[in-house]
Amino acid sequence: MSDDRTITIDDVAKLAGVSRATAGRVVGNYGSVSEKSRERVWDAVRQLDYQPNLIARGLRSQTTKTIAVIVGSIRNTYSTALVYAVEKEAQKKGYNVLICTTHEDIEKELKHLKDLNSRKVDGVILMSAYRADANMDKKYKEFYISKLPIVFVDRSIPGINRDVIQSENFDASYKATKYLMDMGHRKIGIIATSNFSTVQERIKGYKAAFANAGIEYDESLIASVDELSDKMSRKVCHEFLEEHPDITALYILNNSLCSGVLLDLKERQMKIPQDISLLVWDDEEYNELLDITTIEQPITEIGKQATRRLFELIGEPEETTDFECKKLDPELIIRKSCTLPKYRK
Amino acid sequence: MSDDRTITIDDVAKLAGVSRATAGRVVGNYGSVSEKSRERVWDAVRQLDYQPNLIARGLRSQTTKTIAVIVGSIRNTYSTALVYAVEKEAQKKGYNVLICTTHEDIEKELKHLKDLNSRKVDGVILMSAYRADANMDKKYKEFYISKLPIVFVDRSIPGINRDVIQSENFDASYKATKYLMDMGHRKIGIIATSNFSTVQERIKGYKAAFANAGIEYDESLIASVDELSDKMSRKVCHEFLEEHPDITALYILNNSLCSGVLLDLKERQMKIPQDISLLVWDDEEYNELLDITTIEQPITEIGKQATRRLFELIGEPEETTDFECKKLDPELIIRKSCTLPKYRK
DNA sequence: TTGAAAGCGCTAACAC
DNA sequence: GTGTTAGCGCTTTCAA
Repeated sequence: MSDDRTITIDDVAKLAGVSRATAGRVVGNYGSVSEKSRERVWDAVRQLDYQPNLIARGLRSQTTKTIAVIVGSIRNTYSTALVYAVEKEAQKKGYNVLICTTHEDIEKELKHLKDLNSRKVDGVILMSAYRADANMDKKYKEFYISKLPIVFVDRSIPGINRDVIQSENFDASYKATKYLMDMGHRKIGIIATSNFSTVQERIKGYKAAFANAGIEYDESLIASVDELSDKMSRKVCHEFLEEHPDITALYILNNSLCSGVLLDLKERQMKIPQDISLLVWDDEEYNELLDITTIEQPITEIGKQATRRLFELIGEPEETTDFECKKLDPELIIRKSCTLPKYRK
Repeated sequence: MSDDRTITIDDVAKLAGVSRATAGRVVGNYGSVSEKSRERVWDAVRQLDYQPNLIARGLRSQTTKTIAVIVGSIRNTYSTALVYAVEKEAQKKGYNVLICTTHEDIEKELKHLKDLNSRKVDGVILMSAYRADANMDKKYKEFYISKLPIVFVDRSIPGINRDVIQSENFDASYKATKYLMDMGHRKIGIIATSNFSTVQERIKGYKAAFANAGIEYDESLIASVDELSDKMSRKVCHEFLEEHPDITALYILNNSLCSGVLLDLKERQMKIPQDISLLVWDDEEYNELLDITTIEQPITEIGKQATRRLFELIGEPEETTDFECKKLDPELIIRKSCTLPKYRK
């Protein structure tokens, strides 16, 4: 149509016969303008099909109306449910959401954090890739406590005093283990992921259940899968069961390990629950179909509360000294994958 | 530490004892500077922990080193695999990826496109929510052919002459249908999603297979699920099978419909493939476990090629008049969910 | 309620 | 190789 130059607020102002400032006030919806000016400006906007340049606005106003959510992977129903909840909540406030993935690599996480800071996002929801056994570089640590508002979700970092919203992992794990023990299971094999804070808490709950029942547990009954792929979890499961054929129940600490485990069980022609009981963290679309007993985390609620908290932080000009650590209760959904151990029957 | 003011390139320049321009050249890695200056600037950067302001850089350079990928949902293995492939490719070029979801709502798609334009992303990978039966507002249409580089993926919009990378849906659907027909199936029920271009092509392939065999097909054997949820696909499947108890094979055009269908089949205690055959588009983690025969699309390759093409478009200053429409071949993965129809045995 | 002017932090153009 | 200057498009004083 007209010429190719990008249309700016000045063009709008000129056409509307007002100053740039007034046009800006109308489009940006701030300050006060007369009804008449407002109309004329909107008319001009429509006529020119003016699109405000958010980059320029961001530079000037020092706020981008964007938050970020950092998760390990986008190919995981749990993370994905979190992202979904965050987006939903953010949309209500008119914020955009930037999704970042770490592939559970803490270096990538820090890179993202740095980049997001440079991009001037207003805040971050962080499901950290930090592992309990990692040594946290001092410089990194400083980063987590910078001025950028952050709400931790699911996983926390010891020594970093910032808001955390997560599941009550210890209790839920205690109850789940007790549920299996009450059925008579003693050889309960754990298949875990890397050493995230959540995993630690769940293992503590497991151990506490044993301790409380006055039964010794076998430290070798804990297997770890470092790479979250079907192939890897299948392999780990395979070796684990080879080494410990006396295991009567499998307690899987992460849904993304489940299909690999099931594939190995299928190969061995082991039936669930006749040959082995199965209990899994996080509900999956297929868990209902396969009748798998599950610990379901309130991830939608976690995402919602985390986002709300983040907006509180963004709202406050000064950094607040006090922080919350909220724990929400998961729910044990009993289906049909757990029964008495074989030898008991 | 020092005072709270944000650190800019001017601070770095001052500390390094060079001009702002030189400092900028070092940090932004452009132009030429002496080794000596370079060192001094980097020293200053480290000392001050300077983080460049990407907003300012974007405003000035008119490029954000960011592309966006728009998909229907983030809770779908197919979309998610696409996003993954795009991210991987973008990372190589040092680009960031903004993930946007439309929930298959064309209005949301346009809103995103507008916003991304305002945000000055450098380009967009678009899995459009456009449905064949929608009437495309002229103004919308103009948007798709704007200056913003876009590469369509998976789904195309008729009349929009831009690059498209997608599966060869017609052929693959033809082959899959023929595979079932060769087994003796005549009552093949389709469970489809909304009327996306891909769905249309797949149905055409299905019809062609019938036509080619000189067999009439029954138009009522096509069911549509408008809302992609387990609950909904389960319900549609239920009513569909009630109405057509003579169906011997189910041909599901989208993986996210599958678990709902399986749930209904389970409720009816119908065994696969003894009671009914099943063939599904898109591979899922659980398809291998459940031995479901699948049409696997080369989504990773699609994402890769689309991203590369997008970078080509971004590279070229003028809008190219010619566009590509590339079609990649899906693969039929034969497992055990299809067999002879019951009456044949 | 409005307009003029300043300036957010950076890079590009141009001179030296 | 380096510095000076202008200005990306907007919002925000400040004064009228």
